Amino acid sequence: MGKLQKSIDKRNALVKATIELVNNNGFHATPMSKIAKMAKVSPATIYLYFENKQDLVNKTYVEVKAEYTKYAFATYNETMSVEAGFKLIWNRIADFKLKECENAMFLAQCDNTPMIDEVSRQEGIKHLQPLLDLWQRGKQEGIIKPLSDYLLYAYAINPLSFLMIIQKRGVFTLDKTHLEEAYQSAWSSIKVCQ
Amino acid sequence: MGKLQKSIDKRNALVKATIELVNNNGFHATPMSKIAKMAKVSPATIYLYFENKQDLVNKTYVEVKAEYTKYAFATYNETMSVEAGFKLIWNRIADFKLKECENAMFLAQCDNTPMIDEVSRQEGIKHLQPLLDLWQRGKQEGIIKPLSDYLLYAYAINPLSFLMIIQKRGVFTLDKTHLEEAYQSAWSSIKVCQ
DNA sequence: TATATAAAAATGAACGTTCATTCTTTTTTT
DNA sequence: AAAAAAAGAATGAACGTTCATTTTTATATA
Repeated sequence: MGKLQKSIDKRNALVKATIELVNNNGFHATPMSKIAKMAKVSPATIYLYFENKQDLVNKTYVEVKAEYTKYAFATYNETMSVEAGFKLIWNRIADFKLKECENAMFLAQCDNTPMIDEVSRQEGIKHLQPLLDLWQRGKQEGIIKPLSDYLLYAYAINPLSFLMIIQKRGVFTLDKTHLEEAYQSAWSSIKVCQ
Repeated sequence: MGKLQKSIDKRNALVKATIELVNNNGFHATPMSKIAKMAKVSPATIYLYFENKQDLVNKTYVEVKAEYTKYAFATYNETMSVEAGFKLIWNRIADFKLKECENAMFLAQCDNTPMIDEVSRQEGIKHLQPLLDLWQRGKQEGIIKPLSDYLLYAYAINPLSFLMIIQKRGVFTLDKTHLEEAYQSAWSSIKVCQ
C-alpha cells in the first residue's frame, strides 16, 4: 500500500468517524479526541489533514453533499420526459437516503443547525442545478405548477429527510409500499392538476 | 413586583436566552455563562431553576413545543369539516412559524439533532393528537389518502419547517401568495384525487 | 542491491483555555 | 432576625490545539 493510498484511507476514516459521532452524539458532544480514536489515529494527525474542527466538519459536509447529488443525478439525462425525469431523480434520492442512511442523517443535521459555515453551505447547494433545470422545463411545458423552486423542493424532495429521521428513531419503517405512496404524494403536490 | 413574578420573569429570560443563543450559535457554542449574561443573571442562578444544561435545553424544548401545538389548535374544533379543519390548522402552523420565528427555528434544530433527550422528545410529540384524529376522520370519509400519519405529516406539515429555515437564511421570502400556493401543494399531496 | 541520510508523516504528552458546576458571601424577602 | 434567593469567584475536568519526539518513507550513495 503506497503512501498516497494510506493518506487517503486515513482522511476517509476521519470523515467517516466525524459523520458517525456527530450523528449519534451531536456536534457538541463530539470531541476531536473521540474522532481520532474512532479513526485509529492520533489527535495531532487530524491537524495534518484539516485546519481545525470547524474545517473538518465543513469539508465533511461538502463532500457528503457532493456524493448525495452525484448519486441523485447519476442515471438522469435531459432527454427524458419531465415526469420520468422527476420520478427517476426522486427515487434515486430515496435510495440514497435508505442506503446511505448515515450520510443522509448527517446532511439533515447540518442543514438545520449553525454547525456549518455559510460558505460551505452555499458550496453544497450548487450541485442541485439539474433538478432546478428539470423543473424549469416542467413549468414551461405546463406539467409542473408555476411555483418557486424552493416551494417545489419543500414539497417534493425535502419530506424524504423528515421520513428518514423518524425512521432512524424507530417509530416508522419506510418500505417499498410507503415509498410508492410517498412518491405519489410528492408528485401530486407539484404537478398541475388535470 | 412579587417574588413569584420575579422568579417567573427570570426563568422566562433564561428560556428566551437559550433559544436565541442556540439558534444563532448552535448548542455547541452556547455556554451557560453566555445564557446567564443574556438573561442578566448570574451563572449560578441558572441552577436554582434547572438541574443542569441538559435539563435547561430539554425543558425549553418541551415548553416551546407545547406553545406551538397550543397555537396550532387554538381555533380548531372537531365539528368542522375535514377540509376546513385541515386548512385552519395548516394556516395556524404557518402563522406560528412566521410570527414566532425564533421558537420555530429552535424546534427545527432540536428535531434534527441529538441535542434533546429521547424522553423530552416523546413528551413533545404527544400534543399532536388533534391533527392525527382529524386525519383519521378524513380517511374514513374518503377525503384524505389512506396513508400513514407520518407520511401525511411529512408532506402536509413538515415542508413549512424547510421553508422557514431557508427564509431565515435570506434566500427566500414567504409572502401571502407563497403561503396560499404552499397550502395548495400541501392539500394536493394528501387529499384523494377527485 | 544494500546502506546511509534526509524528509515527511505520525505520535503521545503537554499546554492554555474554556466550560459546567459548586462554594462562599452578599443581598433581598419574609 | 431568620430564611431564601442571587451573586461572583473558584474549581476541576474536558476540550481544541500545539510541541517535541519517534517512526516511516523516499532518496541518494556506494
